[in-house]
Amino acid sequence: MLMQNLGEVGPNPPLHHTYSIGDLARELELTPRTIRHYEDEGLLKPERRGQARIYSRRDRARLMLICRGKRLGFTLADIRKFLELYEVDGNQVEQMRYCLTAARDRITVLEHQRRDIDQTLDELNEIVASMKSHLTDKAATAT
Amino acid sequence: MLMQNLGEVGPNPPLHHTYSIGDLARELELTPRTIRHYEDEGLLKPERRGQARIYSRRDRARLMLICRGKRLGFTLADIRKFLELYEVDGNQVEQMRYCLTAARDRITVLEHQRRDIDQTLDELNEIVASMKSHLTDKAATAT
DNA sequence: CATTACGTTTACGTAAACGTCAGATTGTAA
DNA sequence: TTACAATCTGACGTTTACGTAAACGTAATG
Repeated sequence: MLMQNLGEVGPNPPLHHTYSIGDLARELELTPRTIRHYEDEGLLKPERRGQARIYSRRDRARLMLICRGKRLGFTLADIRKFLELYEVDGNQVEQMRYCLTAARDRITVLEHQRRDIDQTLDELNEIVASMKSHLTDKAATAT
Repeated sequence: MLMQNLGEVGPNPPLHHTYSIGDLARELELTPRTIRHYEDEGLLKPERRGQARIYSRRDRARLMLICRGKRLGFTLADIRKFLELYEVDGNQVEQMRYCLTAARDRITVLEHQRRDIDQTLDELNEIVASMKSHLTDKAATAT
């Protein structure tokens, strides 16, 4: 329910579309080993046909969330707790209170990261501007 | 020159203020071991009085940049290259061109991170809102 | 002068996140 | 039916970023 907006948006979302581990590896630029590792760590539980893993679109959405978490520098343990926030299905109130706290904690961290990024971007842009002017100076002089 | 705004801003900036490794560890919530490790990796080169490390305000500013890089999920190797961007002193044009490219690459990464964060924040805030309403429902019913 | 607090080097340990094999299996295409 | 590509399960290796312990130096203090 909370995941409804994480699937594909394009036309004709095939109702029972599934993915092999190689499909997802190619699409998300991971190795199959990496995806299996995430499963070892409890971040994914795809179905099986025999031994082979069959990933649903929901699994794929989870995997995309995992990638985002990684890009933001979180550990797999962080991301696992994080993913639980997206799994509030038929939960008890107590667990929801916990999730609420966890979500707010994470928001705090992310907002800090955002400030860090903004500050860094400002500084880098200053450096780039200063370097560009230096370079055009040199070019003008050299010509 | 480019670092001019990274020092302290308060009144009376003591002209030759220095810090011990313990000072910086306390202030930045690192362990001395960690700071020595950054030196091993070539991120810091403090002066010595005998064997003891003496950190200048410039060193402290670098260390704060290192911490920010870590919060943003970069590796120490990344951060080392990154720090070189702040060291454009009497550089050759060729090296500046390289720095320019590096800075732009980093800006791209950071802007991606920013989008990731914004998206995640939106989703988390939705979850929090949804949980809050659920909880107040329950509370109203329970009372 | 012995203690206490801080600093040093050297070196091995460790947790996280995979990489990289080997060897077996399974599904599909010729 | 054979062959090949993709998958599987261990299991050990590797890198990063420190932790931790040993053994020692230095400086202030009661």
